[in-house]
This record gives sequence, structure tokens and C-alpha cells, in this order.
Amino acid sequence: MVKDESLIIAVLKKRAEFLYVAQGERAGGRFLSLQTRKPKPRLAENSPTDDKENSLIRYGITASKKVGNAVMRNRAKRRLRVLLKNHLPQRGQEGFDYVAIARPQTTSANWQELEQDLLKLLNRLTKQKSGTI
RNA sequence: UCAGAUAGUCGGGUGAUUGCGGAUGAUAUUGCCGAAAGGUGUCAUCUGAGGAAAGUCCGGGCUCCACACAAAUAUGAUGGCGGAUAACGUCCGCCGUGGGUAACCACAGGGAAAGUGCCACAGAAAACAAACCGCCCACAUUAUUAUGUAAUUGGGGUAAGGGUGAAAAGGUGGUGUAAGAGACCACCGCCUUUUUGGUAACAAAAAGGGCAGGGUAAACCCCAUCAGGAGCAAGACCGAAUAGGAACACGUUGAGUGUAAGCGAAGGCGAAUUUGUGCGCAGAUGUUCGGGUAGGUUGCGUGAGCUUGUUAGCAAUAUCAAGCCAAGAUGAAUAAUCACCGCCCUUAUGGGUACAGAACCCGGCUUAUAGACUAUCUGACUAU
RNA sequence: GGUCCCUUCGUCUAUCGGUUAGGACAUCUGAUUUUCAAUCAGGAAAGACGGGUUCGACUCCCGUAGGGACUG
Repeated sequence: MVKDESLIIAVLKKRAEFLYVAQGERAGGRFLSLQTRKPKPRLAENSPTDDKENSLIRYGITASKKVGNAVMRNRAKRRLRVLLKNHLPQRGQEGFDYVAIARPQTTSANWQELEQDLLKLLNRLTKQKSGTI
């Protein structure tokens, strides 16, 4: 529990942040696709050596009109939100932003398959990063 | 029992694990984030989508915009009559026309004898009617002839029949006539007047007219009624940056400025336009200092409120009484997963369980909707 | 969330309530050419959907669906 408290999970809110993450690395699965990127360093006033700033994991969810009507979009967002909150603190890399993009299959998919899909994507992204670095 | 019509109600339930928004209370520290405004932790209790939350098609509340009244004009909307309502293009009752065996349903349902326009093709003719084919010969002429008969090259009569068209100038039957014709008569329709019933739309009856007035106003138009604009991303407050202004006072038949004459307001602007009547507003002045973009707070949940009953009314609805408080987010909570039950389909495995997610709030309309239930009524069949 | 606009052949577009809905590009067939291109001739191809007004609707009115623009 103490570990989880230190890993504060925040939500992406601004359109510019979403667009910035979309420039980063991405991975597509059967039921969703995932994007990640290390956020821009903040202004010089805020000390860059702050540990809490660096260890922050942020997430955002995108559900476009392709997913369906408002009921389908909201359902997709709720399912993805639960998945990200469960798995990001353990599997996600500290100091990165994640954006999950819903697909039309996201609402109808089996829960366990959806969960495995997300884990697969998370692993792939971390491997890519470790390989490149 | 089957087939319908109308009005209305509901539109899954239980449990387990893990979570989210809001309110209230307690608690923690002057802790954490932030320049500030402000936000934030933990625990407990309570609470958390719809009948359409949708389309944004009408009507209002609320907020701001420098304004109100009256008349005329323009633009737009509405359109049987009466009522309901905050208001409406909504609702209720009634009338008329059309549809249905019926219950019942649909109707932008004022004016075409104020004016203008349009009515393709076809057809003789499409609107102050009109003679193409027909029909007729009282007139004229000719022939035969001798008070008659026949013909049309003349001149007329005729709206019965044919054909065209969406539509051809009352309909059917008779009298009548050279042939015909509301020319005349009967019934029906129409128009005018009067009477009766009704608040009214309208209905009924009587008398008269003898038929005039084709359709189209969701073509222009006329008549009656209604309408200022923008919208919670309205607006208000707190407040880094940037720019240089903002608030209050005075003042509009005279603020202020200048020694004075004079200047200034005999002007300009103000919710479609013009006119009239009033009224308001702005700047030049003085005093004070903050200003308000990112961001934050608020607007924002006690309301044309809900439930039950009472009284008035055919009803829409209204009065009164008692009880209740029931979402308030802002990358946006109201859930995710699993199990069982309910309902439907299928021999079974199994499959399905609708339409659909509040965003300032209400009253309607329209559209989408698996299925279930209730009440009243209509028709057919069977039994008694 | 709010305020507006537009839907006609495959594409871009015309249209006075009376048509067989016109034109250009594209494509289909034939001719020309050894073949292709170009050219010539001919053909196919559309009123978003559902109602109403009218004798008659792409056009007028109402509703629905789809698409687009602006707005912090």
C-alpha cells in the first residue's frame, strides 16, 4: 500500500498532452491500442530533481465515435479505466504517460482476454524502451 | 376465444469481491500542492441517470445587452369555436369535412362575389365563356311542285349526345320545343333573408331566388392574433502575466472650462425602421487605486417540485390540506468482474434479455424502443 | 454543450411547379490504328428517406437520417 501511495496516478486532461503522447511509441492489440511517452520536463522553476514528479504515472483514455454511441463509449472508458488502475502501478514504467485507445471490440470483449491483451501490450512497450535505451 | 381501438403503468432482481462522484459530521496537521485565489488526507452515515436523459422542432424561467409607451410600416410565425396554462405551433371539450362494419382515427380547417398571377399536354373552348363533330330549319334560296316535300352554296338556332382533360358552368327524372335549354315542374344541392337553439363555431325550420360565383392562398396577397437580441462557453466574484486603465462622485433647462466674451449638450446614442411623448446613457471634470488573461470559485439544485387525499369541472386543469427533500459532474462520477434467479426461443448443447447515458432548469412535440401488465370499449364466432 | 449550413449519375455541378432531370470528367461498346493514345459515333448511369398541399413536386410545407462549418 505504501508503494502504491508513492506512485501517484494522475489523469491526462488537455488535448495538447494527448497529442504529445501520440507522437511516442505505440502498440496495437486486438481489443485496444496503447501509446506511451515520457512527458516534457516542466519549467525550470519546478525542480527537475523532484522524485515525485519523476515517479508520476499518468494515464488517459480516448474513445472516439468509431466505438459507438454514448453508452458504448462510456462503457469502454470504464473498463479501460479499471484495467489501467489495476496494472499500471506494477507493470507501467515510472514517469511515463500512457494513453489507451478504445476499439469497437473493447465493449464486447471477454474480460480476461482484454486483460491479457493489455498486459501483452505493456510488456512489449517496456521491452521496446529497454532495447532502444 | 379470436381480431382490433383507446388510455395508462413498468421496462429486470439477489448476493460476493474491487472501485468512483457528491453531501453531512468527526478527525489530522498549520501537513501536502499552488505565486495567490483555492484545492487536498482518513473514518462514519446518507445518496447517485431516462421514458425518452436523444433530435434541438416549439414555448417559458434565469442572465446580460445603454429603454419604455403609442401609432404606422417591414419581416417572421400562427389560423374552425370555446376553455386550460407562466407560455406555446401543446392539451381538453365541442363543431365541420373525409376514412373505417364499429370502437375510433386524420385534418395549416380564415378569406377566391378587394386585386394580381398561374392552370403544361390534349381539346373547338381553361374563364366578362365557347360551336370541332353533331342536332335543327321558324328565316332565305333552289328544285320538284302547288297551302306540301327535299336539299344547303347563305343566314341562323342549340349546350341534350360525341370526343379531350385533373377540372367543361348545378345533378336525376319529367313537361316542353323545329331542335334544345332552370324555359317550366318534382326531389336533392346552392345562394339570400328571417326565426329558433347554442357563449360561439354551427345546426334546424320557414320564405324567397330560380343558378349567378371553375380550381389554386403549404402562389403573391387580404384579415385577425403574436413576436427586442443573444445565450450558463449567459453572467458574477477571486486572481500570476501582458496592456494601460478601472471604480465612485458630480452632471443632462447647463457638469466643466475660461478674468470675461465664449466654448460646451439647440448636438449624439439608446432593443427591426419611421414619427410622437417621456425617460435613460456616454465623454471632457474631481477623488481613489488597482486592473483581470491562464487558473480557481460561483451560477448549480426548495422547484410552474414529488406523493396521498379533498373540493370545483364532462375534461385539460385549478383551489386547499397533510407528508417528503430525491444526482449535480467538468477528459466529465453514477460502475467493473463473477455467480444464481426471472422472462423469451430451442429436442438439447446453447442463444437472447430493447432503445439508450444527466451537463442551467422546466412545459410540450417528434423520433428510437426486446418484452410484460392493467382498465374501458368495438366487431366476429361459440355456449348459456 | 451551444449556434448554423448542406444533401441531384462513380466525381464536380445546372434546374421558373408541367422534361425522357441537362453538362463536363470518368467507364462501357463500336469505328479508326499493326497496337496504344488522341479523335469520331452510340449507350448505361442520379433527385438521401417518409408524409402532406396540388390535377401534377427535384422544386412548396413538415418530420427523420447522414454529412459539414463556427464557437472556450
